[in-house]
Amino acid sequence: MKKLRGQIVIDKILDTAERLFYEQGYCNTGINQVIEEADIAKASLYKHFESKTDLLVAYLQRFHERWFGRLEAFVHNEPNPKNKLLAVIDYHRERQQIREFGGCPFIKANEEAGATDPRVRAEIQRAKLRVKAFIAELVAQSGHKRILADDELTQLLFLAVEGGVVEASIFKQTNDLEFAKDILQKLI
Amino acid sequence: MKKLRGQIVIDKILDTAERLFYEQGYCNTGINQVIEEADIAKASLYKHFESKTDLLVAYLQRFHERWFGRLEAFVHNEPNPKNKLLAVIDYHRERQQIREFGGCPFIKANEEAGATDPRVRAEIQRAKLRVKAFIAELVAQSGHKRILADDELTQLLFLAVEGGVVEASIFKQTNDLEFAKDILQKLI
DNA sequence: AAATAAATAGACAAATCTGTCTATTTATTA
DNA sequence: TAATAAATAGACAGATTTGTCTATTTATTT
Repeated sequence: MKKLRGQIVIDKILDTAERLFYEQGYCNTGINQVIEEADIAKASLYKHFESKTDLLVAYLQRFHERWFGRLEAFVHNEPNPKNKLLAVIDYHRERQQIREFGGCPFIKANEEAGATDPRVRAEIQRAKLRVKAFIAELVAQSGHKRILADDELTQLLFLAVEGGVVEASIFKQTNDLEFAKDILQKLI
Repeated sequence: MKKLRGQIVIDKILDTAERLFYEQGYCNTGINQVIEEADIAKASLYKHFESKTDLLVAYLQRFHERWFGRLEAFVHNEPNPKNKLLAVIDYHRERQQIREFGGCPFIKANEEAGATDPRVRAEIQRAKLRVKAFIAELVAQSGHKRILADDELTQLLFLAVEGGVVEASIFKQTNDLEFAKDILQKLI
């Protein structure tokens, strides 16, 4: 089945927006740069997206789905239930290395444009809640030592990853995430 | 001793920049809004600060000193060495409530302008390293249970606070920080 | 009181921003 | 092949951006 012409344009726009919004930031990226690097006309962009904020929301939604799908695949590639917990950290570390320590796209968008439109924050919250719920499932099936209760271990892993990704973006390294993994290993 | 006229102007500028950069973000705040709300002339601003980035750096530096001073005072107000660790979380929770869950000014600045000037990121790194070193001191003197080693406990508390503050900014609450406190209590 | 320094208001430049619109060309569909 | 739909280039509007400059007024200092 051939891809529709409209879908190709939309994909080019979202691909470019994703790259630029992440690497430069939403505020520091102009619509003109998006259309130029996406190699499409300005009218085409505004045909598919009503405003720049709409483009941000669409990018966050698409990224959310794709990113979470990769997380699930990465984690469930590891059969051992305790290692699945460690894999959550590994995934974040790997992604940060690939994306050159740009930090979390959702946190980035929240700090930059979280107040501009309720849909932006809603999308960010949805992504965070989904990760936490996913971790909770993994914890429940991990058979950990119970030094901490299930919900406590869930919370701790979640916060450690969030913090670790932030430090990756500040210090341009993943030492904090690796350290978090060592600690987690002691607690499960 | 009377305050110099120049210092009054500088203070008004920094007070206003601090408020606006934090509440609206650096990118979303124009120089014109700063001078208007600070009630000073534009030429005065550019006499004291060479550029908008310079103003950002100056604001971060001043905030860093003040904020860290308050943290130390808050923590050492608590005599019990284990409670000092919990006080680190309490301080962050309290500050987030006061500042209406705006998140961490340094993380905010990093996501928004970390790449614009090396001095910006340097100031942010300096602030984070100082907090971590402070926590390390507290851990060393806490007499904790040693479920984790000193450096591990330090790292965990640091990351939990970083993560907790980020969640405060995303979900506009401090449940995550309170939860982190409960968990920490079990580990010390 | 005279001389010096600093703050003021506001015009201005030059660039950039988002978003609209027109006229033309390129695909797709019937 | 004819009719329909979509993408294109690019001009344009109107607002906003950072930063400069001038002329004037207000403090401070000698």
